[in-house]
Amino acid sequence: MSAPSKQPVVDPVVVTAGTTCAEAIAQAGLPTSGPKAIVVVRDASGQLRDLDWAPSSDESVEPIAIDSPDGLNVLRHSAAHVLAQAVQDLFPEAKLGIGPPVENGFYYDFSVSKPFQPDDLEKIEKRMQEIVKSGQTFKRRRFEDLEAAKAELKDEPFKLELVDIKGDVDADVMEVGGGELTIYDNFDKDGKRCWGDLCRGPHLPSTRFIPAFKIMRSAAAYWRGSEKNPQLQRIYGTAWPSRDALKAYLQFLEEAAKRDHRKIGSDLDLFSFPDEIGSGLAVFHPKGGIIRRELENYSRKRHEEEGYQFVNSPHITKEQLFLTSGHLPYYKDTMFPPMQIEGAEYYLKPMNCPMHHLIYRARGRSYRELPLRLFEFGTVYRYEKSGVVHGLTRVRGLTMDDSHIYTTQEQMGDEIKFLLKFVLDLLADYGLSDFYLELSTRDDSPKFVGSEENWAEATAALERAATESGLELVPDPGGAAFYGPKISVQARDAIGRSWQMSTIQVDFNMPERFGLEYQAADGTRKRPALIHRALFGSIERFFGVLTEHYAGAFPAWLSPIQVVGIPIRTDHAPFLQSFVDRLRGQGIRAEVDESDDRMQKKIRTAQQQKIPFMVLAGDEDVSNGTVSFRYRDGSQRNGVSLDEAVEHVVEFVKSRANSGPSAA
RNA sequence: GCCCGGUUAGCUCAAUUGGCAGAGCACCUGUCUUGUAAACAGGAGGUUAAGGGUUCGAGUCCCUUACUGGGCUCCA
Repeated sequence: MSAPSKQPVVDPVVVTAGTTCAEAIAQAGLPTSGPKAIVVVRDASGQLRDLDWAPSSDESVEPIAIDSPDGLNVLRHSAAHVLAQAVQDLFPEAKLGIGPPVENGFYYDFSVSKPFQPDDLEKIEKRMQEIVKSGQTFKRRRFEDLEAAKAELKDEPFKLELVDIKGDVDADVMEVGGGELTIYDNFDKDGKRCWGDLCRGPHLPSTRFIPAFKIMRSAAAYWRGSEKNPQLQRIYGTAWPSRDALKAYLQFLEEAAKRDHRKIGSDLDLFSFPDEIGSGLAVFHPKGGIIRRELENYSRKRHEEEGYQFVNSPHITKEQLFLTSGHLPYYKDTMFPPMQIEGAEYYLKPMNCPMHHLIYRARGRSYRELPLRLFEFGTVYRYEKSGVVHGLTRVRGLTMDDSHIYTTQEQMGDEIKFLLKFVLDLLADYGLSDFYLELSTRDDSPKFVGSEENWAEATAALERAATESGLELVPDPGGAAFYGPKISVQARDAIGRSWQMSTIQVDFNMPERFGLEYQAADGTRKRPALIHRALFGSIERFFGVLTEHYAGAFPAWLSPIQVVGIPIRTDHAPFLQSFVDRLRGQGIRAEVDESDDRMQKKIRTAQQQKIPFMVLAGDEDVSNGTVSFRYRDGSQRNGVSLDEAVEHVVEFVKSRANSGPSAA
């Protein structure tokens, strides 16, 4: 995401009783137009107010600029109103849903008989431009009472519903008359009212304050987010404080599209989703296979070093196992339907954990073995709804780097701390280093199992580990799974998008269900604590994220082809071949481009394949016993002796550096 | 699962109101032997996603299915 501008520090402004904020802002010499314009204020109670608000007593307010987070929301909210006005101008039968600001833009939902077509959107955008240009003012108006509101909104069924909900939920709002039911009217230059919408506000002073916007797309959305409700047509738009900001945002989207792992995956021949296999089921081609193997191998090595033990489990199992684990009742909808074998029902596994618990339970366990860390690259299958599968990030067959850690209650805190550090270090080794954490905890909902004390203890342990990491921690109350709290690690990629990566999850349910025990030092039998932990989440997803992070230019150690030899003339090929053979002898993935293409074309091809090292040799290099490097960034290092060149490549790959190589 | 698009050569995309399926890249063959992002010429490549319907005639219009894109819903 383009970084939101920081809330600018602006000194408060005092608004004299009976005058408007706009007057005070102008008097204070603050910008009233341009990309820093003050568009609303925050009053003493923290509420945002329109600029034409005139307090009844002197009040100190905080001016809010259009490029601040609050200001952007106001801008986008007002843009949504303009969108709705434009739609109702062009499609008078359209009924209004809701139209809030969202990240980077806004949307508005409409009920229309025919969904919007692409050229409808063009017309709507054009009409919006006219409205913006005409400089309509937004004016707040309070409804006298619920009945007045209903009378005025009689042709807007969805708005009526909103008014009713508001009345029901917060009945005294209307009764006290201090009420919140307001409408924003739009007036044109001649003071004629041209449109209005039930709305809490605040809004920009006028449509003139919308410097740059664009309609992005339309889509269906359920009224009030429930699939039981009718579907409305949603139009998405984006709006920015300046044309440049809009341009930068559109460029960001273009950059994101260029990095789309689905496109890169087919351009670089990494993986595909053959229709014949089925939706959401990927095959990895040889080059993708190399990357995947390198990803896995490094992870495997690090896990071994950290005391994990590797296990394997089958892909299908009898029904009973998932009844024991409790998955079947909860997740049957997202499991593939069972197959009948010898009178029993077998399911494809959607999770690895039950298998690991059986391994734990295979014999008596001693406290001396704990923490016991089981690890598996376990492939699972989930019947994701057809509308949600997406590239490698949401698939129906995925391989989790799944680990289950059994500890004593006393060890859990330290284990979590150790785990979080391990997870962050390992992600950093793959080149992701910009993280924040999310702590998902329980709320009052009855769905959560396990004792209050257990939850409190586990939550405290997670929170302590998170705090000690020094990373930003975002609370997610109520977001925990029913069986325990979790930390998730969110990583920001090269262009600032965040992806959920690893999760560390405490589970109070499974040890109970599987009757897991260990024998403590005092001879008593105790229940171990269980921590689920996935680091990549799924290999497929992680592969996709890394592909986008690197835009296909994988670090040399992951690159499917690390070195391509490019002869200047055909007869230089044998010289390069012997060089490449030396590299291969040291485990480097190297080849010579012996195609009929000219040297320049070979460079272009290698460049498009994002090969880290191009090694050229012509008459000069051959007679000097040297080669010349061209790196992926276009930089060169010429006339390098063969020994040095071999060492250079080998050392660079071994270093697992995630940037470069480069002569710079 | 729901709504709206889309599916034409390996890839990216053309094809007038229904009237002979085409281009670039990639691939193959030949010529050329060149110092850092595209040599030249030729060739091959198609049941227009699949199935059905309307029509003298369908890539084009209609129906069904599959896949796919954007959203909604969902995501242990």
